[in-house]
Amino acid sequence: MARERREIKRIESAAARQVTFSKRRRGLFKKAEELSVLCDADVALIVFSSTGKLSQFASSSMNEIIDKYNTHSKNLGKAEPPSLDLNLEHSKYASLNEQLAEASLRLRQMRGEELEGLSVEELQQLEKNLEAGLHRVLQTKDQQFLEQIGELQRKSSQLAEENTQLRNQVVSQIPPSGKQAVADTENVIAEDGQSSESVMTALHSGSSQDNDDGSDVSLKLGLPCVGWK
Amino acid sequence: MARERREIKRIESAAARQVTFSKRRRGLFKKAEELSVLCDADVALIVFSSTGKLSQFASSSMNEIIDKYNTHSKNLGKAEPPSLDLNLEHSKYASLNEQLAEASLRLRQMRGEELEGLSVEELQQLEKNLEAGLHRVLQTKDQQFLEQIGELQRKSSQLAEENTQLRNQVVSQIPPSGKQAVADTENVIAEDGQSSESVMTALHSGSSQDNDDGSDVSLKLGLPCVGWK
DNA sequence: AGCTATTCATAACC
DNA sequence: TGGTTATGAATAGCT
Repeated sequence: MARERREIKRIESAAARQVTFSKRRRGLFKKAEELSVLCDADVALIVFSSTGKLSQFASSSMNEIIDKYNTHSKNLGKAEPPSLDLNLEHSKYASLNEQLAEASLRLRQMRGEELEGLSVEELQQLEKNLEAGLHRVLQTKDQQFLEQIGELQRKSSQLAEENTQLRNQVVSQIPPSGKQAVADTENVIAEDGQSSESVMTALHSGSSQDNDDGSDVSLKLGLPCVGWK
Repeated sequence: MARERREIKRIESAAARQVTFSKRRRGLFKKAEELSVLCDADVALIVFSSTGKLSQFASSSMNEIIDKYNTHSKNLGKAEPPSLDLNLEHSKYASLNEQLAEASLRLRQMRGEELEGLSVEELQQLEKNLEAGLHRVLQTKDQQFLEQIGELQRKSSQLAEENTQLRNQVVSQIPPSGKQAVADTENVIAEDGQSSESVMTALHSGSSQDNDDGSDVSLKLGLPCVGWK
């Protein structure tokens, strides 16, 4: 809403996140109060920052509103002070169970199970969701591959340069004299081969984002680098 | 914030108050969600309209946030009866909450969200699951279409037979005499066309009980076909 | 409910 | 954290 539109997605920079949090929190609380005043509504707003700090607003009493919320959302029947807590607990439990059952069912349906009761429209919606999810997953995977390739290329260039320097060093230290020189050259070549392998090793364990269980992937990616030197 | 500034004071007109409530409530909830997403904050918003209707938003679980709020409040000095219960509850329902959070995460990930922390292997597994799920969904959808087609064919045959009988009946009742016969034939053809439409109606409602009304319903049946990618 | 003219909130910058 | 400004959003008053 300012110089440039900002995508609604977690702000990675902690500093920027903190600044935005302060500003937007103020705006949010202002809006909450305005709504309560203008429309005579009962509003409760609880905010925990990412660092765990609490801010709150309540048009009346926070506890009162929370009680009212509990009563509304859980108890459509009786509200007895003595058994209220029990009812609430039971209802909470039931609600959680319901939510869990719902989530599980949706998960199973996304895995293609329990589709019997679904209409064609619901199946089409499911299909759409699956395609969208698959698309995003593929994009993310591709991105990770590209990152790994980039990392590999950096390492490779670095080692190639290092290798050139080593080669020059070796050549300059040994006076060129017949068979001796030939042997040295072979030796250099052997070192070169080892360096190529260390490229793969460095890629594998090097990046902080690399997981150890990605070994086979790194190996797959590493294969082309044999031909890169 | 529009045509003219509005003083922040209770709106007297009930109608205007209701309209403003709807609009501003939507805005407030949007802002609340944006804050929670952008700044990784835990936000709970409870709104009771002046007519007592409840609306709520919680970035995670409302109960969880209220529990957290109660804990914070208690630490600031207040001693509340519910807090003990809530603590007990928390330990009681921790497992359920965890399962729900896990299921929700997996659902979001299947929808292609929150993929940041996943390894390439996990992404590949997700991809595999999505493809398998999509495959089963498509199979189920196809099966339903085939069933509908089968149903349609049965109805069609039945009506064709019925039509033949009617045609024979008409021909036998009217003595074959020049122009009269021609008119009768046209009449029979018209009836045939109507029967075809009722076939589609029966298909759409899916049941074995076919109603003769619903000529417009048979039009609707055609629409989904447009969207059948 | 949908449409502007306005005011408001705020992202980027200091 | 607080202030400034250009700009995107929210929304008040109508229809």
